[in-house]
Amino acid sequence: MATMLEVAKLAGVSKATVSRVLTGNGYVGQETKDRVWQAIEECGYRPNLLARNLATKRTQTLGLVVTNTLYHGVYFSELLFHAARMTENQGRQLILADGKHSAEEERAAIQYLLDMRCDGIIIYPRFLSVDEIDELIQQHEQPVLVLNRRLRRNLSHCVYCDQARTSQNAVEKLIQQGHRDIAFITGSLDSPTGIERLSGYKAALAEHNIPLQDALIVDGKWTPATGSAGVDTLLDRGVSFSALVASNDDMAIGAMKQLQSRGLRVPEQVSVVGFDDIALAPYMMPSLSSVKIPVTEMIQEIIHRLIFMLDGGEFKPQPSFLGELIARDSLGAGPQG
Amino acid sequence: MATMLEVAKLAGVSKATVSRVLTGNGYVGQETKDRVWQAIEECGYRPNLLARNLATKRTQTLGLVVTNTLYHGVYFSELLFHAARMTENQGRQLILADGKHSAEEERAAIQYLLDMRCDGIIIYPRFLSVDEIDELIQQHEQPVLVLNRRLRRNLSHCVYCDQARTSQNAVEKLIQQGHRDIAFITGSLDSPTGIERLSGYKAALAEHNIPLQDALIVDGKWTPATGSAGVDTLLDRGVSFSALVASNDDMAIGAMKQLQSRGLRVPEQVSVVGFDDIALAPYMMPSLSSVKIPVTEMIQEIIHRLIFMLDGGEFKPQPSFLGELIARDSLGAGPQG
DNA sequence: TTGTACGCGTTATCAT
DNA sequence: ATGATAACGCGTACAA
Repeated sequence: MATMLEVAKLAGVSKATVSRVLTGNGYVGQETKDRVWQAIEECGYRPNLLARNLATKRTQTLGLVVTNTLYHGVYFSELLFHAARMTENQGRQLILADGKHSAEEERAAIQYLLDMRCDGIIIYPRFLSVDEIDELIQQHEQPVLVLNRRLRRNLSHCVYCDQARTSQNAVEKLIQQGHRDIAFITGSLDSPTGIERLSGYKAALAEHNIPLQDALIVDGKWTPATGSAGVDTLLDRGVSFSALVASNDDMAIGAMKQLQSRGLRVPEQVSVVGFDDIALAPYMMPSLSSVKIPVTEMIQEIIHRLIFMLDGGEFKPQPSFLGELIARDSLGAGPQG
Repeated sequence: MATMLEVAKLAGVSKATVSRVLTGNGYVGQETKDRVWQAIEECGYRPNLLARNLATKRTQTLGLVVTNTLYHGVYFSELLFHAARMTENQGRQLILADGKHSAEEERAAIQYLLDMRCDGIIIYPRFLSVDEIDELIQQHEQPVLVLNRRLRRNLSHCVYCDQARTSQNAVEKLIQQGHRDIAFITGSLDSPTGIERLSGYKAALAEHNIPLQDALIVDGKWTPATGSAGVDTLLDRGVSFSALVASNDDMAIGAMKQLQSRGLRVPEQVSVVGFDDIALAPYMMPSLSSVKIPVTEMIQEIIHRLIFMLDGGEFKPQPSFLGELIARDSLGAGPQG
């Protein structure tokens, strides 16, 4: 490939002048400028970004680490779509690294982006603990921001949704509709999100003096299959419920199908609510409701903050985000039709 | 950040020795090796990949360009998921660049990856013509492979699905079920995929001596809204049909909903078939069938080929892939129930 | 087995 | 306004 030196020779100037023409830094006569551009065209010169970035110590890239398990489905698409769009609006490039499915691989992905000298990094952690992340942030000079976790020491470096409060609000809405027997399928309880959504459910019941029935709670692991298994468990226990909250949409969908195949009508006999917003996609049947987490706003906020930090700003901690229950046909009924 | 020089000083050796320890190239005594590792730990040294890649002229990265319009939905997730997995299995990193929504931006994305000195590039073109891509491939020394296009001059550089034949096969399956009045909603006809799926439909009819009715064909633009509008157009024209093929799943879903809201039962009165495989996702109702395009196999093939080229191999052109109609409940019926 | 010195392709700081 | 030249951090012949 043609380098700057060849362009310089062709135009009869020095490397320095070519560089000046390219970057716009420093004065250069109009006539030589023309000659340089012509030489560039002539030999199809393209700048080597590796060399440029090495020299300037900036790469104009933002790194994003997301776990493998999130790659499937609409949530990830939305996240990536907005992240890429916003990054490029700022004249930078987004680089995605796969966090795969273990803490070690998550660390490796982050390390790779750091070694690549990304100007800043956003992580959507799944296996790393808050403490480890907090430490990581302080070890590296590049700003490392965190999505979906409430950090302890670096509050200005995280953007998250109050999952507990969001869950509580959603369940309260069901209670206001008249539901009292509300079943709950948890997410993986090794994830903060899973834990918080469960605790929100409990808080809502407590707030309204509805006794907590352990028999109404079953464990799930985020997948449609576990949602459907959860319904089996509930029905086999012989408990009755007029509403079912699943900790994400995948499980809500699995649950709904299983309810139907066991002869229960959704939403007439059981209202089903999920989280995230697959259930709100245009191609879903309107028999499910879902709690929409504001991904777009969150990714927007985090990138704004990151850019601001890169430009040398200091950020004060911001309040957390809140999800909102989007009711579809499924919530009109109330219990027992 | 600590550089190699600092590590060298700390260990009392030269840069070269540190480099040898790190890369594993060249002999180095066990004792000094230990000292070097210790020094590395001590100052938290991390290699600068920009410098390393500049020196070695290899980046161990593969670039992927995909249009913005594909970012939504399951198809893209699958593509990206497998691409990332396979790339990293080969010890390299996948870098994603947004092709956005114009030819110019698609070019820019490719150019960025080239300037970054990715070892190889995969493009999933949307706006670039086959001729331009063919030219591009020959201009650059990095291998540039192409997904979903049949190139003219560089057949070994493309992996694609025979959309026309795939579409034809699917329609023939409907004909074999007894359907004769089969409506068709096209995709955007500025895209090869859209054109080929339509021509496959026509070919199937011709093959079975079923006269082509222009009134059974309506234009769509890939979105659910255009699928639903297509159904309106068809019904307003007063034509009758027992099956409806939409050129992708999004339109099939829009169409199905519109059929239902205008009082037609799916699939009892009208069988609906889409393309890609959203309709096959676990959360979809089983009232839609879909033609599954083998994305996984295709991305696998293209990455294998790319790696092979990077290792200096020459590839002979391979046959194209074929999609397959996955029948669900919706195909059992045949016309008129 | 280890060190010296040069090259990778830019940018940036000096002079001129 | 332009040209030398020294970084940037690393790999690697070549020499010792």
